[in-house]
Amino acid sequence: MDSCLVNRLENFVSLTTAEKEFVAYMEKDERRMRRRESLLDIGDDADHLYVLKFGWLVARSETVDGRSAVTRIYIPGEVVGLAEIGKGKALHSLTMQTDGCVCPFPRRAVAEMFDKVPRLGALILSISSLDQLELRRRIKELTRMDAESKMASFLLTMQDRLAIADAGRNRRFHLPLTNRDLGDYLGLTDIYVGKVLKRLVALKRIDLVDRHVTIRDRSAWAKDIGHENIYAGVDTSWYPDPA
Amino acid sequence: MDSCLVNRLENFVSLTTAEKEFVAYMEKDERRMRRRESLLDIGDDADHLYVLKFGWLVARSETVDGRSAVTRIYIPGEVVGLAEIGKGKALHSLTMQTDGCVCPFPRRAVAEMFDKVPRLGALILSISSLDQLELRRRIKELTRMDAESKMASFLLTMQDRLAIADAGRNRRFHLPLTNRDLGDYLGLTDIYVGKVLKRLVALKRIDLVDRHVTIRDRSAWAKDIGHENIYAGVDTSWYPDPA
DNA sequence: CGCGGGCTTGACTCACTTCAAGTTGTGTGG
DNA sequence: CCACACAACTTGAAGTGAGTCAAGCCCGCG
Repeated sequence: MDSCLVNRLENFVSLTTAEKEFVAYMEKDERRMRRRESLLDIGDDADHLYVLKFGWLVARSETVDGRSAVTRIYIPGEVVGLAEIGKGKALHSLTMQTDGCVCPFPRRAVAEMFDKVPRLGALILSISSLDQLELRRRIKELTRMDAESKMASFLLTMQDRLAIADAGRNRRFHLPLTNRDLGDYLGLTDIYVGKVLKRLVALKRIDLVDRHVTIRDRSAWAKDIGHENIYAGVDTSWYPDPA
Repeated sequence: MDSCLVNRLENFVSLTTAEKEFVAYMEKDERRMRRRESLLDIGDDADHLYVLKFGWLVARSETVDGRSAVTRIYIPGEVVGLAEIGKGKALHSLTMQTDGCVCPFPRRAVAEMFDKVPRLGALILSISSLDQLELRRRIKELTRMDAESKMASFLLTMQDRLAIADAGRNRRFHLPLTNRDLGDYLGLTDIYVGKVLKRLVALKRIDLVDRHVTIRDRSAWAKDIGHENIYAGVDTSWYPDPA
């Protein structure tokens, strides 16, 4: 059995058989998705969570005057829907950025989890906590950093996250996002995103060929902008005993 | 027994005696804090969560070049530390904005909670989810809204949140934040914050006397900027049965 | 083969920043 | 009770990072 949520969670702790079985049960359904297909629209009831198996998925929000912001980008292995679990209603749209596949499971399964395999509950809360840290980092960036640093932080963070699933196989990665998408994520216009990327290539910070990014001197760049990998080093010492 | 966390949680569901007792146990310790006193510095181990009983508390982050951003403002009744529960380490400083009082409890108590009173676990996860929604809203604002709208959204949101504890007693509220603090929250300079506030007074959107804010036509303003109260209407239908 | 989406480039504009000088309030020590 | 230092706010003038607008190019696709 090859579950990407099990893989994800085993980055934190190794699971017992009972826990693995529970996760497998959650992931039993699968839904194939096409590029641009919508998983959830603003205002929809959100009674499910999803594990993203393949493909990228993007959460968006809109202002009254029709401007659009990307609030979250999901990559394979990540848990989708923790932000809407409390209200049970979507305040953001969820749209596939590429073709892909999701495993939906009802919120009710999370409740069962708290009851029957409480350590998985603690794991889910930890994931929600990491999501918060990432959002707070972005708030810092949007509040006080310039366009070049924001782009740097975005690229370094994507590499951190891709490395979790990929075992850090490669320094080079594919970015299935247009300049406009990047702008909606970073708070810039598509035009300026183009100019920033061009500048970063000229400065030899990155190589960029056909939407494939290579970061040239990761550690130096990380130090320059004060980047930290928040996905490394989750502390599980306080978890309840496994079921 | 008068617990502000019980009050907070009973906004969502009414608790059983067992649940109330568990919460009371969590809140048994109390720590008085002075204005400017630090609860946690960046890099500290964060093995505790806190219920904020009185006073305001602010979470801050810093860029390498020494600029400061406010990532979260906490008001009485709120749960502090959910962002750091996963890593067990502070990436943000927590500083009292006013004199106040917190109730610390160990993360381990959350683990016990998952085990013994699973419905409280679901409640904590819901709170974490609302925190995420608020952070995402701020990302939308910082990404795509102008200074005046950001200030509007901030003031309306503070009123929403204060109303939870206060039972919406009064439309007028006290803001114990300097213009510089507001700027660190909204991504503006202290100088421009002053100008924006002055303009909002001139436009008769707010009254502002001695750091006391009155919002003049709440519903019209909320409509203009597309404001929604995310703290109303938490959906508890999926929770496990109470212990 | 034409059409539209995405990228580039350059000229112009503007919301917000920076800098500077002056005012007010306030806690503190003599 | 005063004086002095300091933090917070105000106002105005000048500067700038990023936005807007417009024109042209490339490429995949129907």
